[in-house]
Amino acid sequence: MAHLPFSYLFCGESIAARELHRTAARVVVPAGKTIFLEGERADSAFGLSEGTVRLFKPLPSGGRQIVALALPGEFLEMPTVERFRQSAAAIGEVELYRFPRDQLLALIWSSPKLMSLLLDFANRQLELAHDQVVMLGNGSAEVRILLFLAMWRDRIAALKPSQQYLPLPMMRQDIADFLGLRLETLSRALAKLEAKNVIRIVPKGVVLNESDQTAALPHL
Amino acid sequence: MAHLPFSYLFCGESIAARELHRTAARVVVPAGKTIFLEGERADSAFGLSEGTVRLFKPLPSGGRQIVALALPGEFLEMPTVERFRQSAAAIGEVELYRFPRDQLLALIWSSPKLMSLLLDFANRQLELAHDQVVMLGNGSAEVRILLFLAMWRDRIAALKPSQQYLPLPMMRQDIADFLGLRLETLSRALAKLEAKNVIRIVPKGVVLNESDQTAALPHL
DNA sequence: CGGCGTGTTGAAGACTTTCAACGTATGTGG
DNA sequence: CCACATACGTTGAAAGTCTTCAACACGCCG
Repeated sequence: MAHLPFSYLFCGESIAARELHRTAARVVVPAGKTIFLEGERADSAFGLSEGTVRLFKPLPSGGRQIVALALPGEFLEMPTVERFRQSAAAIGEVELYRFPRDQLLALIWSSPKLMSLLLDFANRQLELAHDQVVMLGNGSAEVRILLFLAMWRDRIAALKPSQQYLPLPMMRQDIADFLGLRLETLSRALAKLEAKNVIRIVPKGVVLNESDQTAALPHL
Repeated sequence: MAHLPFSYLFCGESIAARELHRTAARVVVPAGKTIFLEGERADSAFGLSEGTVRLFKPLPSGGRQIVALALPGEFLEMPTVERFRQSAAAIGEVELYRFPRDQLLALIWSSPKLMSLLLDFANRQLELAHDQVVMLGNGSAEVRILLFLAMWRDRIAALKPSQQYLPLPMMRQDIADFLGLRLETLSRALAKLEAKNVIRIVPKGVVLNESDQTAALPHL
């Protein structure tokens, strides 16, 4: 893995980034491993620099609901909370930076710039959460998938140039848990969308036929 | 209406509150009236001091999804955004305070205390949004309603002492739009819960039978 | 009293869920 | 190198839930 450390992804090239970076410890987490559990004391804050992380909560019905999929440049939880409000697990191998909470908070309080960045981050997360609410409120499995893919495509595009091919590093179960569907339902709906030529399913992702409905969907 | 203006609800008794209050203009909005529309330039920020406001986005299917129900002490939208990300409308008569955006932002930037309060607020909103995601991901109409009522009960309890009786100032359609259900489904599920003695439906709210499932639900 | 917005109930249809079986892929050991 | 085990993904059929369209009940106000 060769790329920018979290601090620079989050702050850009700046003094804040350098200061932030000094308090961080690099950690590599193998695929599938749990990073933290809901309810644990958040003595460390985690910033993601490479890979994808699922953030989830248990459902009353026994399953789990994925409340967010974290991408490089994002904190796995707001650094200001005392306890983690959801669990986090690596999807594929993941690289992250660990910050001692006290040091990070001190840094944030001492830097209006950093605090403002954090506020912006919270704002983006809130927007993502609301987009997910809209997606879940929608009923139809096919529409949910299309909304999810559009959302995912936009987020991925913001990271790399992107081509036709949209990578989906997570398993079907993760997508289902994100969409509030059973995995069989998801699988069937994906097959239907492929039959309609809206998407093409490839090994670890999909190819979107922008000409079709995908483009016609409200761009959130 | 006789109560605390928004600034004091948001900041508590403090210098920040007084400064904030000086830039505000009190506005009373009649029941049902739209306060702002998604996409409009957010030249003003709005703080709610009395009543309930629904915040919603249109659905691809033509309906609408309520992404939040605002209560006194809350901003209707993050003051830092340039454009409103959702529409807002009054449920019942509402009192709010209007802040010119530039003045408010200047104030926020000049006061770490205020910025920290705003970050806390964003955090609470994020938590509420995630709770809603969990609620929507759940499938069953009855469980959704119970989760909604538990959530609402906790939020109301934080404002007034609260009794057995839980007021529901919004219409059925609003609840349905919040829960991602049709209004007929909501109505039927409510009737079922009443038949099971879990709730009792009264004129403008419900009475919860804490002894039953309501208490048994994970407290989010 | 009549009208309209709101809330409830009914019956048929559509969709998702459930439980089960079957494919496919990957990695390890013989 | 092949065989097998295991994890992941797809497909089938029946059952359950929500949705749809319709009719009806209730309450408030002119």
